[in-house]
Amino acid sequence: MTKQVKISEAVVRRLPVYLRYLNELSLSGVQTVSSQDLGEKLDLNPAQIRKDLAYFGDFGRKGVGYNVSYLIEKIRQILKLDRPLHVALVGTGNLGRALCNYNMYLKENMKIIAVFDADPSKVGTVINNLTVQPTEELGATVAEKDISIGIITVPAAEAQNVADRFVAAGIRGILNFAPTVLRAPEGVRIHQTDFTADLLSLAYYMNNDNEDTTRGTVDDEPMAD
Amino acid sequence: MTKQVKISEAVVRRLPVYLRYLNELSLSGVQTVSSQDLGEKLDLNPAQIRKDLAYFGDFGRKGVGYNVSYLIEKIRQILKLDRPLHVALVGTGNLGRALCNYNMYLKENMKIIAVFDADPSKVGTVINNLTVQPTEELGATVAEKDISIGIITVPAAEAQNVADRFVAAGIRGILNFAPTVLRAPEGVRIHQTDFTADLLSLAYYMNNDNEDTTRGTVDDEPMAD
DNA sequence: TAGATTGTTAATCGATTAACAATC
DNA sequence: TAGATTGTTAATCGATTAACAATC
Repeated sequence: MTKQVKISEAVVRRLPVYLRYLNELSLSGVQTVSSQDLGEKLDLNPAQIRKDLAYFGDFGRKGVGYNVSYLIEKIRQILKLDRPLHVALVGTGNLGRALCNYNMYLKENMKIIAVFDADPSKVGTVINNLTVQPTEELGATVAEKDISIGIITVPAAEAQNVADRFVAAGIRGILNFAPTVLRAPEGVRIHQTDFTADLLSLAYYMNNDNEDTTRGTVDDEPMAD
Repeated sequence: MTKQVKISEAVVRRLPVYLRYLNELSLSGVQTVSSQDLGEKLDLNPAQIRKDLAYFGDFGRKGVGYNVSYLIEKIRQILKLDRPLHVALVGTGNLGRALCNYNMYLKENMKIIAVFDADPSKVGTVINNLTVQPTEELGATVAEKDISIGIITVPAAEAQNVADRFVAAGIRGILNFAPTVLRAPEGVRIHQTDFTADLLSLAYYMNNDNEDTTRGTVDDEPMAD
């Protein structure tokens, strides 16, 4: 029954969304849920949900649905959230501090355990029980504390530099909040959280009487040079 | 030449990424750029870039490439960033304050001009020159100040409630940072910035010796009930 | 048994990429 | 003219959805 199919990024990206809602259901005491229910709540096609889950195993029961706590357990296994995952964060500006104070990860065994900043005036300050370290210590601390994921919340101009440091330190995954495209060698995964792009692209849909904007909407004069 | 083709969300989402890099090029004094150059820098297929841009007009010149400042102008027109866009933000926690202090939007005519919080102890405080207002005033202020985009940075449990208020106030687009799926009627666009999902999905790729995880990786015992 | 819902195949839809004539 | 690069068509690839037999 073990099919060798590559799991697409889109599928993996939906798993945490399922997990989050299942946790809610569990807290409300709901014991069973159908793909229909999930689909309605999460605005997804039920067939897609069944297909996503079926990549990893037969978690449901025909005619019944999915056992909520069993499915939670399985998704946490799939995402490898059933064991501790250490995270480091670089850049203690507003956003960096916001993330340090965010506690969602805790429940999922994911925890920011080291914080860095290049600014000497920030070094030594304390954020949510963590003392800010100088960026120079990044490599040593990552190795020492078995850190596998890095979060980048520095200005765009410094982001690639920090990413390179993370890569050199042997990190396996990077979540980048800086508004710039980062490059890393094979084997290091980069997730881009580009909310400026999310926000600016929203503008496109504003005051759009003709919902389908086409070539006609922009006047194409000959190119100025 | 006006083809009636619907522009996909993926295409629109890439436009701000192009715009950002073009602005960089412009600052460096670069006057012309090819889809090849753009593709290398942004990690995208050159053909895709040419196709994206061609949806909106003939912006390039064969054998030469794209004029940087002309393309900037055109993309800003397409995204409707050539005119002021007023934004309101609800939720002045760490993340909300981080966004208020973020100034990227300014350059693009997009500006947070009103901030709200349900917590009376936050009301009246000042963030980046904006006085925090009680959430009750949201409807009136949105109408009064011609606000078309709303940003939600409240806890998940309150997010839908805030979204409903925004919708009732006549807002056209919402950028949601709360880790929950929001619903809105047709005509109101919701962009989800789910960085907890981005982070948790990153875990999937950690310590993955077999890069393609399949049914085999998770032990499928019979379902417990 | 009758009703419900899964897992999975096949059909559809959409997005990306390759290739190349047009042309600067 | 020769070299470069666009705009666009056709080919490919991948993801979503519909449909349904299996079965609880």
